[in-house]
Amino acid sequence: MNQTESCCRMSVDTLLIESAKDMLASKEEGLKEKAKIFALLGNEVRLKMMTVFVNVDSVCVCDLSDILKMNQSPISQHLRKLKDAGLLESKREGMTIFYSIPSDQKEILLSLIKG
Amino acid sequence: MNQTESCCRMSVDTLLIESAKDMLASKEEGLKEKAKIFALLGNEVRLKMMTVFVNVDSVCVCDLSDILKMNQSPISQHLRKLKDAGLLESKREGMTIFYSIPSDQKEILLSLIKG
DNA sequence: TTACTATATTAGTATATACTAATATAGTAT
DNA sequence: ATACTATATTAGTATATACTAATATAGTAA
Repeated sequence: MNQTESCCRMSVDTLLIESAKDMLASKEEGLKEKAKIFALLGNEVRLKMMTVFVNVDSVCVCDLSDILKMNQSPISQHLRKLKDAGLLESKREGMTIFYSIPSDQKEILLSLIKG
Repeated sequence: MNQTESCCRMSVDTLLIESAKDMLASKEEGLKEKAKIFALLGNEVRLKMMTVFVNVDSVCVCDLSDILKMNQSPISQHLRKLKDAGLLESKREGMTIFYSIPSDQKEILLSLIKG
């Protein structure tokens, strides 16, 4: 069966269905982007990371590793994903690399994480 | 290597690290719960579903199937997950089963999805 | 009863995810 | 140069996820 199947209610709610389709279509891009962010925050380790960044501003990799009680490798891998998505940025100071939330993302993340 | 590894900054920021650990520990339960919700909304199909429910109140399975242009089986499977998490509830009317957002979840979901 | 409809569930599979372990990179210090 | 430190990346693996296809359930209607 494919998506052309429809129940008896089809004829009744055609308008509702069409408007829902239109709404989703108009939000397609935004929803894709949001889903990506949600998926990133849907991992407990990453959510903890971002919770730390929301509260502490700038943290280096090894401190995160300590705070989260995890090896450095998975920490770096998670940071990479968050950075690739634009939810984090990094700044080198000598050998140490500090991650933080870019200013343009702070409001969004605060509302998602604090709220 | 295990989590006892630490960088040269350890001694400098012990307080910051400890307070971050404490904060995470105090939020442990809430973060776990939030991560679950984010993970659910992190799937594009489910995010679309919840976006529909936020806007349309009550929708049946086959209408959703139509709106999302997907077979009924994966739709039911996603609905099951959302219902298991308490993000949706269902009500039977004859053969048709309507899903909707429980009133105690509306505010949270609206803030996550609309915002 | 039988046939039909809407939804749910299950089994199987393909892909994605998150880790471990090992190695690479790049800065610092001698 | 060599040795060391902080971080990044890669390969491999185990588990989770999201689908398809098939079947089960439960209400409706004849």
